[in-house]
Amino acid sequence: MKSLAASTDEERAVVMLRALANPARFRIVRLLAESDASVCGDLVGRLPLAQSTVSEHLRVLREAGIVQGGLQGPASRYCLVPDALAWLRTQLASPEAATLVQGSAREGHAPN
Amino acid sequence: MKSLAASTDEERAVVMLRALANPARFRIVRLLAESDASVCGDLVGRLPLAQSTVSEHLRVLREAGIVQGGLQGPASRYCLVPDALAWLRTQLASPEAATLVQGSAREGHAPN
DNA sequence: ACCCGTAATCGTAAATTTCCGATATGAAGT
DNA sequence: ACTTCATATCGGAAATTTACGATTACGGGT
Repeated sequence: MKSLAASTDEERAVVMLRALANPARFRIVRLLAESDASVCGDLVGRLPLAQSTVSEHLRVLREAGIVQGGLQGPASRYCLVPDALAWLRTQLASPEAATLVQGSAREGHAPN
Repeated sequence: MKSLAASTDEERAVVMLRALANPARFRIVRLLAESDASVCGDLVGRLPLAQSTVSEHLRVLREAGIVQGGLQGPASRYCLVPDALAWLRTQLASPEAATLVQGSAREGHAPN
């Protein structure tokens, strides 16, 4: 993969798409969308994956700016970053449309 | 990766997301969105990639149902599948919203 | 029938992803 | 301080992806 990146928006969109382009992670996002927030353990219970794997997926989603949360008390809570998916949807629209909404649904990006 | 697939929609969404989750392919999609249709050679000219690589990317996009076209005359034309990205956007919305529009923006899927 | 330009496919090396078990870290309770 | 429970990180094996050059196949002209 060369430079190839035309804009930072495009780069960010690809990062988010990569994060979503995995059955387990896509499923996690949906589970988080259903319930405002979830404890990691709940997710492990709902997925046919090891705890370490789920934790890793959550890390990827967090680094992509799709999910936020982490250790809070003895457990850890995760939830969707409010407008992350909305922003990605605009990027998926025709480029002109995406440009029109440019800067509207932004929200700081990944806190890392 | 286990079974993990909850629905065929989810599966299809992940396939499309994987196709888009690559800088070169994302760029190709945008190039195709700008101009109704493009000859493969034009795309090769606009990307820092070998012809065989671009062709392969087009194959992936076609198999994902995002792009349609192929050999037509001596060259080959490609264009976006009309409502493919629109459908994916609905899948990216909150699950309830996606369910509401279920079956509206469908269009046959990949012609291979 | 033969070439020529274009695109698709093949083989393959390098990089990345995915998953797990094992281990480390965090926060609370005893 | 120590134990416990839940989560994160590490190390590594297997699978997948990405990219390329080389080759093959397609369509139109000559």
